[in-house]
Amino acid sequence: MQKVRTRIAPSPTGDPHVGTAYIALFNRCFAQQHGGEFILRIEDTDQVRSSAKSEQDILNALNWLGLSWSEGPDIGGEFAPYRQSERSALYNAEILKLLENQHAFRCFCTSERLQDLRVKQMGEKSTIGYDGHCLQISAEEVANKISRGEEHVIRMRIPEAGDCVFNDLLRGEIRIAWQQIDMQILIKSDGLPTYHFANVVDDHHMKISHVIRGEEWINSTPKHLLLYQYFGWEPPVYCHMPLLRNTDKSKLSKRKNPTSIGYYRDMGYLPEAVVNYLGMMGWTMPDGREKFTIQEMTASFDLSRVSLGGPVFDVTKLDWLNGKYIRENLNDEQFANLFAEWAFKPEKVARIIPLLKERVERFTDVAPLAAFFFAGLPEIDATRFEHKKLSQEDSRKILQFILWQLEQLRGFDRDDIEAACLGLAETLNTKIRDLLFPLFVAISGKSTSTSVIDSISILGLDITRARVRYAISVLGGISNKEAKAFEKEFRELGQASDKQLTND
RNA sequence: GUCCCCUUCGUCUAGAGGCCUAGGACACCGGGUUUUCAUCCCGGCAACGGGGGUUCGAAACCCCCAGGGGACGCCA
Repeated sequence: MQKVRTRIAPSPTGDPHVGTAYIALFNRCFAQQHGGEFILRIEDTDQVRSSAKSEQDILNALNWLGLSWSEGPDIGGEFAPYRQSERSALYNAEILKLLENQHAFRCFCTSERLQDLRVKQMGEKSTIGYDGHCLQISAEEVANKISRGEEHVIRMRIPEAGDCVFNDLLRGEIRIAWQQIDMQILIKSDGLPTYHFANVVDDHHMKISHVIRGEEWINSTPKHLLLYQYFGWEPPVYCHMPLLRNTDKSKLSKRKNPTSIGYYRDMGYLPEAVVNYLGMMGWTMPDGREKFTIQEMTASFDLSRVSLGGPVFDVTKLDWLNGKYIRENLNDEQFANLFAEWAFKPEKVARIIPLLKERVERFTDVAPLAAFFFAGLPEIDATRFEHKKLSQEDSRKILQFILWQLEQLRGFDRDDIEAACLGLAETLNTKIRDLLFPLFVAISGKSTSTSVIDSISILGLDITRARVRYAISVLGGISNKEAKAFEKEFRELGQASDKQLTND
């Protein structure tokens, strides 16, 4: 039998997501249980959104959780490079085969035309997808357009009739009509491959035997399978895991839950507990044990024990588990070491000291003043936000606007944050002093504290987001109606483009 | 709108036709231990979405419905 090889293929376009860790965990357990390999590949074909920092954060986060891999961009391996941006030559060579066989074609349609088409199809009741417009263009015409340097993409052809039937390891037979499948773009006009193309090409060349991924990919599996068929390659076994959910059952999102692995690290969870908790999402040990290590999970792993209902990521149970780990797994010395390592990172302390020094008269003043740097959520209620000029709604709005503003920052230095706050104060025509007041309370729990801008920079976005959101909820929360109004206003202030706010 | 996936306590889940009066865990409530609190221990509350089949027997198998979720990007 073919050697088992699985992979996690994150896209470095944001914070390291617990969903990534979740899928990585199952891939790793499955591979190791079969004596195979678990590898990491970076899917950075989105030139605009990918960043080196995000890639590094993701690697750090997975390593922190102990989800190590045996091949990857950081350690190399037989099938290097493991970063898609470095594999263009391969994609270029492979797409040529498809073009030659007429399995793919060049498309010169403008995004405006495609947008109109989509709107029209929405209006009718038909399936949304490309209408095959450029399929009509003759070979000479295509050659002409190319010689003229016209911008274009490459799409794959899709059978006009019939069904794609495939087997999912957990769900059994899945049948999707080809008419439902769009003529997927394989190569973008910037010459880089889309996910669908790069993913299939790499999985084949990296000899991936089992693709264990989120349920969100079920509908695009036919495209992937068709590519394997076009190339004459043997496809992998597919297995679609349930999606982690918010409390309201929607797909786990940053808006409704802390999704960044960094958040859990900064909040003082133990990596073993977080991984254990993820292992309990949709899976159970055969003997029903709830506390188990990743090694124990691997040893008893059985993919068929995955249950398919989307598990709600409920921090309450994680809290209980983490407490159990702290009590049962750490002796006093280990606790002391881990705590010190977590709390007193030299670079963090070095930044906090100057802020404290100018405000204390005795060392006994330090702890009360600095406590919020080491705490989770502050103990606050609505009365804490009472202000002569700001109503509760004003405060909610300011906090939400600041949060949106912070989430768009590329850097997180005090100057970046200060600029963002000053800019917002100006566009809102509010004094910076008033604007910052609710932020002081949200972050430090008090209206007087060390510089809130420096503090935010030190605490980081994950913790800041959690506290600002908590403050908003303490202030009564934002209703759907209010949220819409806020978004509209924020956009009109020219603070965000259309997509930025809704993106996760 | 079109298609796909899913459905057991509030939450994570056990359950592979009789062991199910549906089990465990978190949360919650009550009690005990503890100088308080927490921990720890004991107890309690609480679920098979609905309707049809199949079967001697259905939480489990089939069908329909409903509900939830996902996908429909030159994002992944």
